[in-house]
Amino acid sequence: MKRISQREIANLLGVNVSTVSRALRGLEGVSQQLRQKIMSLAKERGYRPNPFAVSLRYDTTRTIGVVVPDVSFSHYAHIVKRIESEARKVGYMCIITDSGDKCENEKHCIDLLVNMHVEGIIICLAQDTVDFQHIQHLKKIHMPVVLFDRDADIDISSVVINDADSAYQATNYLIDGGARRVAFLGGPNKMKQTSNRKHGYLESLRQHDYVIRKDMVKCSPISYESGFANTLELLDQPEAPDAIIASHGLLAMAAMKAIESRGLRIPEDIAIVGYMSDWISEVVTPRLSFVRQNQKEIGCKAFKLLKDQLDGESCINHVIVNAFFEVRDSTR
Amino acid sequence: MKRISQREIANLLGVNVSTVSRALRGLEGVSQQLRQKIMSLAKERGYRPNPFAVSLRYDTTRTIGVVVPDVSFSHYAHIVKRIESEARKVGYMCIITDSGDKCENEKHCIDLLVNMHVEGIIICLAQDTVDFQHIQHLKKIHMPVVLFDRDADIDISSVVINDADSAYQATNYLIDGGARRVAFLGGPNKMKQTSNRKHGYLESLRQHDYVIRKDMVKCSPISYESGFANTLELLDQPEAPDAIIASHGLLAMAAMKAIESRGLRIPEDIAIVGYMSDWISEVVTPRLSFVRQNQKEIGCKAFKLLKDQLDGESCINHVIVNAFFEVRDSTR
DNA sequence: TTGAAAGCGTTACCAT
DNA sequence: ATGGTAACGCTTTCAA
Repeated sequence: MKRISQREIANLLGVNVSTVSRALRGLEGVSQQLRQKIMSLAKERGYRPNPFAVSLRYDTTRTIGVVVPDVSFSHYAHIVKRIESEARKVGYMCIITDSGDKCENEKHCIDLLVNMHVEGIIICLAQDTVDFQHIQHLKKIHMPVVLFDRDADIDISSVVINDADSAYQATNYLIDGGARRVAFLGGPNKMKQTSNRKHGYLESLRQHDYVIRKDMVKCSPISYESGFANTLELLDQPEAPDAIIASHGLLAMAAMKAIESRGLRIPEDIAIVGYMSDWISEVVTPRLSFVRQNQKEIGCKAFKLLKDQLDGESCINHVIVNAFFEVRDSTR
Repeated sequence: MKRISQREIANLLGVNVSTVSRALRGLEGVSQQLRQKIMSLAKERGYRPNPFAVSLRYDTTRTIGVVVPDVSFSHYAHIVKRIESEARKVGYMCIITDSGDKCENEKHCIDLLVNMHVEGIIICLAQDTVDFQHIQHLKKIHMPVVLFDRDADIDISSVVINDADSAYQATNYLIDGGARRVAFLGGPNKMKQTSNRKHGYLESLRQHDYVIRKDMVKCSPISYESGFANTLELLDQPEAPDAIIASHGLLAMAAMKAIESRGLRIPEDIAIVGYMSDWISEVVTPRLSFVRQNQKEIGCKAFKLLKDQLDGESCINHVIVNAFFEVRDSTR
């Protein structure tokens, strides 16, 4: 009851494999009678083409790879899910890998994928990826690549949100709501995503003639712990902020918990805005005012850009998916 | 600058492929000199064995498949992440597929994986999977299979938590805390997971000599909407429950929101316990008393059971991972 | 309409 | 120590 091959079918029927091959794929040049016999035997024995033989023959695997910092993080999980479903629609399989948000690991993941002969790779860079040689190497070997969520100043197609603008909107809202001291919680300074969001924040401060205070900006590697510690530092200084904008979901959650731990109320004592998945924003209390990112669209677009490259288009595309600031209960 | 094969190396060096093959794998029978030359050329040109050729040769793919109801659901995302990392440790790749919690789709996913010649499959059944022919077919073709989270009464290795017992513990706690009418929110009755958890719940009621009321038990397909609607029904009846046990994360969230929408307080007016990921339990307000499931252990064990089968062990194993009820702020 | 053979990249076996 | 060759499953080209 094991898998049957074309050769076996051919032998069983006393014909040649090439005839079987043609029949199975519905090509011309097989008599109706023979075709019937072949098809029914194939069906009966559950024939499936061996994808490895096919891959070997065509040097095409119909497989793409995805690298994310953390598959279990809601934001990425949703994007990955969409990439997978888009890919499947057009017959591509996905290999999902998790870099643990470490550049070192990211390199391994990419290596693995290249080894597997994936036809293209979609990547969200690790937060400590500051050198892009491994990415550019992919270009050298003509591997189609798309970056998403976190990109870099290199010549590679990418899908990101309007980082600066969304932070600008959020900060405007906080200031217009009466905030006097708005703090910014971000990832590593070298991360383009962080610096873009920070620029939006600073731009808003400038336009409102606010003094820009260094002690209101805390950027460090993204983790719950760092977010918590940084928020406490903010809260414990003489002139504490009355609003915080957290540029990552983990940081937003950590900030809320830190605020709670100091016995402060949101939004009465301090307002907060996060870049957060809508699902979580809704379930926390108070519901978090947040920058809504359309993960489905991000995933969709990322795959589309990759597909374009798979189909032979060679131009670099940078897609901006618009994210909008949405007001909930954590701001006034 | 494209990939180089053994044959090309052989030609470049004027030797035979079989020699190259031996050298590359560190086998005997190649002179030091030649080996050096081969190795350095291979390194220089970035030689990688073609996994498809290898698979074809050995009929072994070093790949396993995973089927989950929803990869973007935190609980599954964490389990999948662990399965993937365990698999990678021993050189296996993972193909993750998403059934959308639909049996129909689950069949497609399995089909796809079989097609890909994965060496084994780890599955969390869809909630509407009541017929297990497609699973048993896998057994027939000698495909190693492990079920997790939701299993079935079929002869297949599985990893689940102590469903009945954990529900029993949770219900006990609610009753001991003074609850008079404890309601149960579950998935489809035909789902073994639901019926097991319900049994634990009923057992506790019985032991406390509580009347078992049918209007306190709402079982229907799992979704946020159904959970919300069912909770409202519970709340709106003359004798509303003063405690709810929700046997799925989605149902727990929906119940909290429904309770909030009726202006009731948790836990003062009504207590609630959920089967929930610890991360979410902590961020909601009030923090949710929940049954803590060790996703890492579930993922680990699931892969281990599969690995045993891959390594030729043929016995069926049913592993129970202990989950414990933990008290937070949603119960008194 | 059907068959034969080469080739994809690798490995195993046998011959030199 | 090295070479030659068949085989894995499939497709393609050419010949019958």
